[in-house]
Amino acid sequence: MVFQPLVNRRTGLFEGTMSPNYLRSLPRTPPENGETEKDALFVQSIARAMDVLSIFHQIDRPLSLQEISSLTGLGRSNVQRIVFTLRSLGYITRDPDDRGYVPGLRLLDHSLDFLRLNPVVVKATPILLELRRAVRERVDLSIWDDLRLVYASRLQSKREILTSTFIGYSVPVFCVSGGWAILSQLGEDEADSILTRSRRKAVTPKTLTDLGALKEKIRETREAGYATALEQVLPGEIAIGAAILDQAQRPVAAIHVAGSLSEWTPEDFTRQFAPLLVQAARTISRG
Amino acid sequence: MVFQPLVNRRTGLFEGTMSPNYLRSLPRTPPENGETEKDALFVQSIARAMDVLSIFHQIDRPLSLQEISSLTGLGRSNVQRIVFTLRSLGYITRDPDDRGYVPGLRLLDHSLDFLRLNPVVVKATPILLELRRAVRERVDLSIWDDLRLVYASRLQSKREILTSTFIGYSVPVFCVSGGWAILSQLGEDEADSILTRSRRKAVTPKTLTDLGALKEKIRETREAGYATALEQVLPGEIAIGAAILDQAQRPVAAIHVAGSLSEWTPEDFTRQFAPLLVQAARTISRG
DNA sequence: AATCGGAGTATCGCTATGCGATACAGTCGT
DNA sequence: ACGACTGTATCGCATAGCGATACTCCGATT
Repeated sequence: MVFQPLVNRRTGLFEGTMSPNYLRSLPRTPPENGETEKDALFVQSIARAMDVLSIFHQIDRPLSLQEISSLTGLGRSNVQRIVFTLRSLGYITRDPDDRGYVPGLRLLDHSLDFLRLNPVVVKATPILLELRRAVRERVDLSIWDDLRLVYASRLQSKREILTSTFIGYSVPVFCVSGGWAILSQLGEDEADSILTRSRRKAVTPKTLTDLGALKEKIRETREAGYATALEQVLPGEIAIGAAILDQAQRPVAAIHVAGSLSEWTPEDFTRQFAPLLVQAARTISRG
Repeated sequence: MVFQPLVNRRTGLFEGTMSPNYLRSLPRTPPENGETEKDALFVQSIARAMDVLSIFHQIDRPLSLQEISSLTGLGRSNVQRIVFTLRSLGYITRDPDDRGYVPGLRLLDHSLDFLRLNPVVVKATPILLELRRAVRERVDLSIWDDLRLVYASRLQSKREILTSTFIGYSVPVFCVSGGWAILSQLGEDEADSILTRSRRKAVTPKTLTDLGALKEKIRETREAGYATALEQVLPGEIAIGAAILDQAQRPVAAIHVAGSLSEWTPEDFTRQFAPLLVQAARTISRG
């Protein structure tokens, strides 16, 4: 079940309440065994509807009502009503080939709202376009979300693959250059927490997974002001990343420049682009 | 209130039901005055939650609970609970400067699902990348949604503006090249219906709004196999568009190539790029 | 400092609302 | 002709969500 405590990532403080009114009637288990009942408490129609939509995160094909039902654990009737409603609203549609339900176009309207209203994205986009013009390689903006980085803006180079054009795509913080740049701006405890909580699974043979090696990498990054990642998530790819900070000097996002090792040596790549990258990151961070 | 009848855009047939179970107890007003009570029927928690999220479509700043309440017409308490839930789930967050609520990062996860699972997007993206390589100008994919086209994939050229990098952004069908290409593939009645239902407001001084002129334009487009739009939505911009068809030969999307009139004459632009555009559109339509 | 309006949060009773069970209706494949 | 799938419809029950109300902060205005 998807439930996140309302922690303000900037301040690190807890926000909001744990006990909305509709929880009152429940058997109010003592606060000690905090985990389990929070989840149980939070079963309500909005969350259920969003669970239905979220089921597609794990799946890459159209789904039938039955499948949604078993995947979400919701009853068949219930799923039918929820899907009906979401369909009426345009958040779910039938697959064009009529093989089941898929997420609907209207979801894009909401992602646009996010992008339009996110100050980092708005601030960064023109600067990234300029950076792109200068480097002529792929340039990305990704937003930090605990253990992952979510791509919010992508400016492609000539030669690209499918997933590298999609926004919303997310990668683990621990194994990308932007992630290292962010970790290098955090306190040691916080960075450690993220590293240890991450499921450090190698994506390519070169992916760093060893805690010590990662900490060393982060130390280097902190000194250099940017991170260099070689084939960490994609074979043959070199990426450099720098962190975007908010007014409180906390990292909130990262920008990347990524290129191909068949065209660049790591040294040339960083020598050429790192200064521009760091400069762009500074500008976005509004000094 | 956002409620769309479940019409399959491909077949044009009505799908689904008008009367989910929870409507039964209502005073069942006679079907004559169809409009109003459909709305009234559809008040339920999912729709309410989505209304809250949708409020941001009209707004370009963080909102307070009160504002959301008055804009949605939902009660203050209700809005507080809905926002609380959506916040717990990550679909709404506080503005970084703490001036109100804004759409949350998690919305991007869903737009990714849409993109990943949409066969047109998946089919088109590699072909668009190739097209982009050949033309070195902006290339877009937009998906048809009744009166509008929604950008689903955008490959920028050197010189771009902010909105032209955002996916989810939508433009009216009646005044863009891709829209004309789509209209040219529809039956006369259907195209007329779209034109007349559109709020044909000029975006630039050059925007065509006259029904006759538009029909003529569509006729030209049908013959040429692609559409040319000069400064229709952006001063100084030339765009050519072609329709993507599904297996039933119905248009479902469009692709654009767009460039600057300061660099191209319309003749050169179309001569150079139209064949490539049309070829790409054919390939995507899986002929 | 006293008052105000506007932020967000909490409580509680009522009943409309959403759930599950069940049954129905098409459409495949064998 | 059958069973195993799709998706849809109906209805009783009680729980989940609503509105009204009251509360706590905070900063602006007087």
